[in-house]
Amino acid sequence: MEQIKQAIRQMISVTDAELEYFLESCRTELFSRKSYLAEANKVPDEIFFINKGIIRTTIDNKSGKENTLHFALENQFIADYSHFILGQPALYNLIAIEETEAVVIPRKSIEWGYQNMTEGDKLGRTIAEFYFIYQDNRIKNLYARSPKERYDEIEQVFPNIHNRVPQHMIASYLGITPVHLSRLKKEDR
Amino acid sequence: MEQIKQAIRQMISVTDAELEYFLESCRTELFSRKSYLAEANKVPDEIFFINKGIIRTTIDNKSGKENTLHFALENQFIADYSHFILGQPALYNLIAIEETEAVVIPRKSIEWGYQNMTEGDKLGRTIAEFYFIYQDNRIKNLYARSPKERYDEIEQVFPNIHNRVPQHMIASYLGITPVHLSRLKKEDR
DNA sequence: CAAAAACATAAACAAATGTTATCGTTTGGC
DNA sequence: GCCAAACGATAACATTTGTTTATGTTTTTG
Repeated sequence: MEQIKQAIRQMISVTDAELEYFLESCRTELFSRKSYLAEANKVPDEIFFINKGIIRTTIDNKSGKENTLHFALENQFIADYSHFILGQPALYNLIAIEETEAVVIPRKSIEWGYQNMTEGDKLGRTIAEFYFIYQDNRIKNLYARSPKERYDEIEQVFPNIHNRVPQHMIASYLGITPVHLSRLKKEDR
Repeated sequence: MEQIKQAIRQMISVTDAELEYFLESCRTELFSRKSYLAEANKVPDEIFFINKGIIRTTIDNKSGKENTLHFALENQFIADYSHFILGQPALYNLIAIEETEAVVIPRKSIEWGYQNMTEGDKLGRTIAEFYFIYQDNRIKNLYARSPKERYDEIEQVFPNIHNRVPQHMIASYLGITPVHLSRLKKEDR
């Protein structure tokens, strides 16, 4: 639990006692490759913090295919956070790409934190702001950058992604087909 | 200032005194059509709350053209919030489409609220969460829906938008050219 | 009210991107 | 270590979307 403690301490001031109590109801879990941390159509009641490994967030489009919307790496929080907040069935699947070790934070811990930790709401605000900025940047890139440009910049957002994730998942994240990404790479040569 | 008071009270518990003090350093301002509430390349130090009117958020892409990333209607907060948080020069312009009356909230009011209002951080968290959900939905639509589908659903996000905003701005928001939107509409007939 | 600007549509053509199918290679699980 | 599945490249073709230009209409603004 050292990694998550450090991550929280980077965002807020928190006593050892608060942190201990907060993490008491959390558990560390190991997920094998291709296993699901969370599934669409189920109300998400947990947030995950990745100690080691890599996760992708997917949505099934109506033609039955799977779009990769997001990757989550070490030391990041991940969930279908929208539907966690709304308390509604999720739209997204969370799937382990590599074998992944994650801290599983149940909803009741989060709520306890908001109500009892001195800077609990500030922690929630900081995390929401962080992902707001991430998404904002994302949307900006989808509008103002070409797929090739997004491809060339992806390492800045997800370091070393090319060695950890199959290319067709990256293509999906970029919003293009694997065939098209292959073609764009070819043009570089 | 009644509208913004009501909006805040919907999100948190707040005393009259807190609210009065918070709004004391805010002002109401009138912006004429096409005028700028905020500009790219300047550090944003204000958040706006729209009493009446409609605003668009734009980014200038490198070929000099202007993309519309977002619309903001009555009773919504709007800013280049990412760069407001980061304290960095904005990427976005905020431009009035109609004549717009807005409450201008300076950074120091926000900071005062976080430090002195009982539920200040909760307010910040709630707003950040709200826009996180909005953006998440946005990203999902960009991936999983065609431009035509996004067009057909836009009224759900921005009620009555067709009567208030020129079609080419809607096309820009959808991520397509005005010519193409015109073509998609034609296919319906 | 009148001139100018902004706007929506249309057509023709160009460029970007998707689809399907094939093939050889790599990889992961047993 | 072997075998099936996953993967990436490629080609041919289809579809979507962008670009340019023109035109008629509507809207804004002085």
